[in-house]
Amino acid sequence: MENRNHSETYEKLVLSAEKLFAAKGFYGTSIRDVAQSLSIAKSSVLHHFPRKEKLYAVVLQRIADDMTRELQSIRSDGTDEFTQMLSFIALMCENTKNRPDRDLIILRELLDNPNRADKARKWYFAPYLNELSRIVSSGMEKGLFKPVNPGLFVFHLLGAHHYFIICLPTVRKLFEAAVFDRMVLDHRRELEKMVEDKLARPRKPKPQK
Amino acid sequence: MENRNHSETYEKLVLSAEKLFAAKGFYGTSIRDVAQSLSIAKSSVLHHFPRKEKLYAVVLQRIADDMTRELQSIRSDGTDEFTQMLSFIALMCENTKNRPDRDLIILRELLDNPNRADKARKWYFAPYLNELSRIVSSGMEKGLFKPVNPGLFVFHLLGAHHYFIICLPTVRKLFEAAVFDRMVLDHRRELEKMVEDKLARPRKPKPQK
DNA sequence: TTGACAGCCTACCGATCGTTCGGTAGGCTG
DNA sequence: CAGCCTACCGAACGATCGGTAGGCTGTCAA
Repeated sequence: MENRNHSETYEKLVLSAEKLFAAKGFYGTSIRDVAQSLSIAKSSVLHHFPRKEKLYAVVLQRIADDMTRELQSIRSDGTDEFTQMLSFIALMCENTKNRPDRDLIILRELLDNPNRADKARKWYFAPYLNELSRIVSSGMEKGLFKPVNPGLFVFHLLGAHHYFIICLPTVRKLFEAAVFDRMVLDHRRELEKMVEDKLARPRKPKPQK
Repeated sequence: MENRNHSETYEKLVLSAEKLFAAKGFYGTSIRDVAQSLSIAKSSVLHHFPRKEKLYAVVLQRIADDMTRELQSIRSDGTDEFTQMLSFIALMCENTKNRPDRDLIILRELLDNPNRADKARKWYFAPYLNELSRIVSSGMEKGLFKPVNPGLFVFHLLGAHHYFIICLPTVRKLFEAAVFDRMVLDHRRELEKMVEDKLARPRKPKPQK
């Protein structure tokens, strides 16, 4: 369904466009830029993607699909929900390290999406948020988690991570190197603690009020 | 120093540009758009702001100044640091309600700033982050707060808020109205709890291990 | 052998971009 | 009245935008 074997150039275009859209956004990236990054003619880009919007859509769709797939594989790995949440944090941090552009694009899309009312836009990351919320809901239903608002918790967790990541390049200039390094190291532990504090029940489930 | 009495049009331009930059970003907003929003000629905009970059800079500077000033007034209001953190959350939520555009611009600037290396960019919000971190540091030094990484805590707090706010328009479409309303209501309480759980020491400082 | 098609190209289009320029209207100052 | 100022305007600049038209080349099935 998804994996019709596209040409090599097609694949390169998607990857290169991902970088460019991440760096300068939809409006700030021109088809010319994308073409130049692969040293091909502009109209060759338009051969593969009839409109700029279409290229952007494919980039988004691919990111959302990858992320959702990874999350589904965690959710069906047989472990308990608490472990799954920790796996998710590990996955998220790993993805940030390997594909930093993707975090930027997601944030940009969050900002731009509401304003593209002209052409009815779809929200590519809904399945991803759904999967993630479901882990929390499931953990609550089993009594493994404290009662929280699942959607809200997910947003706060994602927010804490994404925001920090996006601030990194700027923060680097504001703090001394040692302080900066320490912040990066502490970051993941802090996310894990957020899951622990907010979700995990005390070790011995005493039926206290 | 700051308040040279600018013309009425100048002030209107800054306000209107704030809205437009928030909605479509720096690249997505044209000088024509700004001019049209006030029904004046494009060249009139350029009379007040010789370059587009300059207009953008004034918008940013004004936001940063306002926010820093408000924060300073909290920091010098004589209350303890815990109360100050709660005042800050109240202020932040109030500002989001009154000037939602500003949250969007800050996020956009975080995304765009690292990529504007061409013209040496300054970071307008450094004083703001500094003020906020200082409240946390001060609380820690007095033994009022648990030991945390002040910068990191501040980022996680701001991240949880801003991210949620920016997701709101999109989230509205994903959840039922009742669930959505509940999330908005819970949001501020959740931020306050974040301060309480992460910073506040237990009421009776028993020297437990 | 032929023809369809994918892939890529050059050349070009109208629209819009940020910016410059010359000029006008009106308000102060001397 | 001259001289100078701010505020504003329309016209036009060169550059770049997204997108179109049409031609060349190679592959591969009929």
